[in-house]
Amino acid sequence: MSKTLIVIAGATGSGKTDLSINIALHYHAPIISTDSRQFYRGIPIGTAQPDTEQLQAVEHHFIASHDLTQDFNCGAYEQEALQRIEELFQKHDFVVAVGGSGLYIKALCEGMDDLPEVDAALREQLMNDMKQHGVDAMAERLRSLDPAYYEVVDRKNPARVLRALEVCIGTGMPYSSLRTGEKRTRPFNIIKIATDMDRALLYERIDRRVDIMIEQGLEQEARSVYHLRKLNSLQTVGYREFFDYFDGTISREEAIELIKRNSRRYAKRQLTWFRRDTEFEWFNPSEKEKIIEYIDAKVCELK
RNA sequence: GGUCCGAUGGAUGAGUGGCUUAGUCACCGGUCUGCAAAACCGUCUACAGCGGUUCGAAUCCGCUUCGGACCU
Repeated sequence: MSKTLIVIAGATGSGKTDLSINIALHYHAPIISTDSRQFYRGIPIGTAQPDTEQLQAVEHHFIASHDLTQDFNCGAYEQEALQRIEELFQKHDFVVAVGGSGLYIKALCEGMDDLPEVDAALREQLMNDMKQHGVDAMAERLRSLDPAYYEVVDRKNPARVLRALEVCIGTGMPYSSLRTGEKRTRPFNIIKIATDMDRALLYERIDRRVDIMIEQGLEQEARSVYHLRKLNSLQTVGYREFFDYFDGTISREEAIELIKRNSRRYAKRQLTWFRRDTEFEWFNPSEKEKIIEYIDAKVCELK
């Protein structure tokens, strides 16, 4: 029998976790997280990691598996996750992948181009340059190194310009010449499910969930990692806002309001991302039976 | 009953006759191959209502409605 990866995506707070447990139990599948924050240790509340009961109900992978100080990215994730999935498929016919990080899901399902690691010092240097000279100047620099990419990049976006520059300089080749954008084929079938619900309801759920996180002790959790605030892993909704509060920049109430707002914004961006991927089939998270029917039908079709 | 002040887009808030889509925030839409819960982009043309003045009014005048303050 062929192996199947059931991908469950959706906006934050849209019911992915509960659904994934149900689906995993139904298919006797382990779960692998595709969430770019849940695999860090020490921040279970703010990242809404599955709770103890859920973790006991189903075998989970990539939950609290990495240290906050670890430099992790979608490329490394692709390698590690792929390997783990292969191992899991030796004992299981199904694996459920849940999470809301679009790029990580893409990396897992379609793969990333093989680009060499960029020297950390170079990256830092470029970031300093960016700070000093601004995006426009850096974009100009990119124009001379990779005119083709210059034409298509979002030149206002420091992150994009920087990445292209670091690859150009790091490899001595134009970034665009190294990007193939090829979709890898995986040795297993992939079925993509996305959860959605009425927008107003989703926002209500998000707001409520933030309140619950506060009750569970998000503030204390944020306090415990405050000294690590510069880490990329903590450039995360729920922590940055509290860090600002600890700094005295904003009030506690403001911090909480901002966490809600930023979570809503994040949810919207996630929806935008998943909408673009037409392989997703959308469901209300409560439609468990319908989802299983869909998966079963899809499995037959793919066999 | 009288006097005065105010009424601008979802919120806030400029703008006192003739390119102001002011700005900000929210909402909404979007971008996306290595920091992605990140980073970035776009849209949202309103001036309480009616009438008048004027070549032209959010901006001036009158009335109406609503809100606030004060007076008797």
